[in-house]
Amino acid sequence: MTDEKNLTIQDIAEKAGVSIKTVSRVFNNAPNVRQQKRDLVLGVARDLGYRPNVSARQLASKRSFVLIHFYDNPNMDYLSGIYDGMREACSEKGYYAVAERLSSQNHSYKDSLLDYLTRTPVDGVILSPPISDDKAVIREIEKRNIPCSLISPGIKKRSCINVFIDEKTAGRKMTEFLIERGHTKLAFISGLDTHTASAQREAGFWSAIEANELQCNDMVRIGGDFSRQSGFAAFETLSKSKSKVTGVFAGNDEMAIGTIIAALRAGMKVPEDISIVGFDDSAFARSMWPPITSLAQPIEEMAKLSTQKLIDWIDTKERAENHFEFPTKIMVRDSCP
Amino acid sequence: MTDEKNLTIQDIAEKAGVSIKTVSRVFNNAPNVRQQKRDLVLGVARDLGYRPNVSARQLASKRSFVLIHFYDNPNMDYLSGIYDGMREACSEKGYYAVAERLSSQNHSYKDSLLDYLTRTPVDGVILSPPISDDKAVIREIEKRNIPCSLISPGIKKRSCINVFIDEKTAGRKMTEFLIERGHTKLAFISGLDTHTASAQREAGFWSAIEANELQCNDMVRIGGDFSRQSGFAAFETLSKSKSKVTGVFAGNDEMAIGTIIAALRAGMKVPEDISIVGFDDSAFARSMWPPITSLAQPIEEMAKLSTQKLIDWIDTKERAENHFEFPTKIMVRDSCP
DNA sequence: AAGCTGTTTGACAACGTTGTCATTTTTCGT
DNA sequence: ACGAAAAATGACAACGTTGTCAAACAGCTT
Repeated sequence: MTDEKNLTIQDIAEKAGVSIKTVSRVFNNAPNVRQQKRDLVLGVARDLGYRPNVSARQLASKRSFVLIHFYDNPNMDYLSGIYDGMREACSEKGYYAVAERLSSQNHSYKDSLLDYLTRTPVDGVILSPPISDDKAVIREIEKRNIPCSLISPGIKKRSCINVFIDEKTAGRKMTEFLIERGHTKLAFISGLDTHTASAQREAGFWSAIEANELQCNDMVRIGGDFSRQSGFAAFETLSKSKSKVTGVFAGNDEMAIGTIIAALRAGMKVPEDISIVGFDDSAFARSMWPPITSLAQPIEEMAKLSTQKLIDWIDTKERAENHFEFPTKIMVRDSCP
Repeated sequence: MTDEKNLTIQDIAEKAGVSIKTVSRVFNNAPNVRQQKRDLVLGVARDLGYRPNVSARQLASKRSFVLIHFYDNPNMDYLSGIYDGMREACSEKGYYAVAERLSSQNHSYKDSLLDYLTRTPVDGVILSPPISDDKAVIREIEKRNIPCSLISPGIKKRSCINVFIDEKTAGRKMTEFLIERGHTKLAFISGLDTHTASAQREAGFWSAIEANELQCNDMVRIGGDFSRQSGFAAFETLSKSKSKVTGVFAGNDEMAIGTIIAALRAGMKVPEDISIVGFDDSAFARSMWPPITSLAQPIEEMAKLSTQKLIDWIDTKERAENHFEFPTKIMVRDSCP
């Protein structure tokens, strides 16, 4: 609306009849300002459409107002979900969201992270898997006293903010979804054993089997590694086994895709002959043919809350609650309708 | 290596025995500094590991050092290619790369762009398709005197930097690739007619047919709209036609994917019974089964050059050469090996 | 009412750079 | 070799905030 030339604190101070320092205090939520003045200043600022000058703030306060998300995950869908959530939270509070890729392929990636931190002033860090599991990295960040948020960490850290889903419950929910649809002979394709979340999903699988009093002997457990290839291989294993599996729970979408392709090549119809569900709700899964029923986590909201809590921590210099669990949702599609 | 506490221009100036203003000039590539002093200052700065303070620069110069990429393209692959190229060029010159999505669905997206530009100081703008074709948007950016780079614009603008590939030559190259592999009865699946690039690709197709003295009557031209569905439909049309097409050139990867799925469902083998090539080299195409032969453009390099030229323009305040054409490459995969 | 708190407020100097403009040095034409 | 013009350099004041610290004020207790 009213976008005049650039206003300064000075302008607000004059109009409100207070000192510039008081205005500054109001905008920083600093203590020791009478509520009455606070409201007055806020009112004037709103009327005039004042926006603080970030560079000046940075220069004077030696804060950067930059939060950085370190990732090493080729899944663009997941990343952009995180970025969007981060950005939303940041723009509310006048912070900047930056994303930086660290390739864990590169064995010195820890060094490049530390390099980055010393080179560029950063007020807070967000880590996503698999980096959120790297203790050495987390320790270095702690050492520098930089507030840190972990997204879906394998092990929750007291010293960080943790946002996550309950992987075991999610695995169980997915399994029960298959059972409800009449499948009694199931297969579980696991991910890498080193991946905590995968093990938890599997635990959920078995707990559903037990709770529904199905025969463990009717189940097939196939070891995969999250790759499409391993989903492919899993189907081979499956077709050689004597047990007549009708429902497959793949530990992630890539393996589900591999399994479906293998099934189609073998002349089977999905879902008529065999139903397959995945995990992650990836873009590939959505546009696969047939589209894959998959488990979705509210990654954008998770990133947003994680960022908000991180900013609170930075601004107030104290961390309150730091464990936040989010609900999951099954996206029902044609691969298991 | 030597990461002492934060250095200032002052430190460099003292060590080099010059005034701070001279150091400032060196770092801004300003004229009127003797080469000898320039080298001296640069040397000292390198030895000490000096890095200019961005906030102070912004505050004093009233520049933001921010370049913004406005996009509206759901193709994450393409976007991250642009972002990576942009970032590389930016970090070399101390600029910041920001990406902002404008949904052209939203009919007031032009307003939100302008809102953004007035709200946030921006030194330069990069537009990618389809926004790089929006004349009204470009005009508004010009009006504000903000330097602007267009990636693959339908029509090159004198007032902007343009980076692009030769769509017609690319279309021709792809067609000749099919012809070289012995296909004489071809189909071309076009994109939307409103999309300039698509028409150019088709022109390339026909020019290859002509140059190789093939019968136009043996060719099938099917109208598509870039969607997977329309690739699907294209195959239906194809199987009804009497002409025995063995090579299909889809105007983009999505339509190629649709065509392949339809062919597989009809019991045909790809590439044995029918060969299919796409355009874009998307991640989907790469991981389709079979992987799709597709035309790749060096999008990362294009974005990088586009950004470098934009920065030159901003820094020197004059735009030199402004048309940059890039070569393309056929990524040969199983759908037409 | 004076004295003692603790809270609220403001004056003024940072913060690290660039813009302006005056001054010094170099270059060039004669 | 001289002056005039051009090029190179530097002193100092911005830029819009926040940090520091001292002053003013309010709420107590005596």
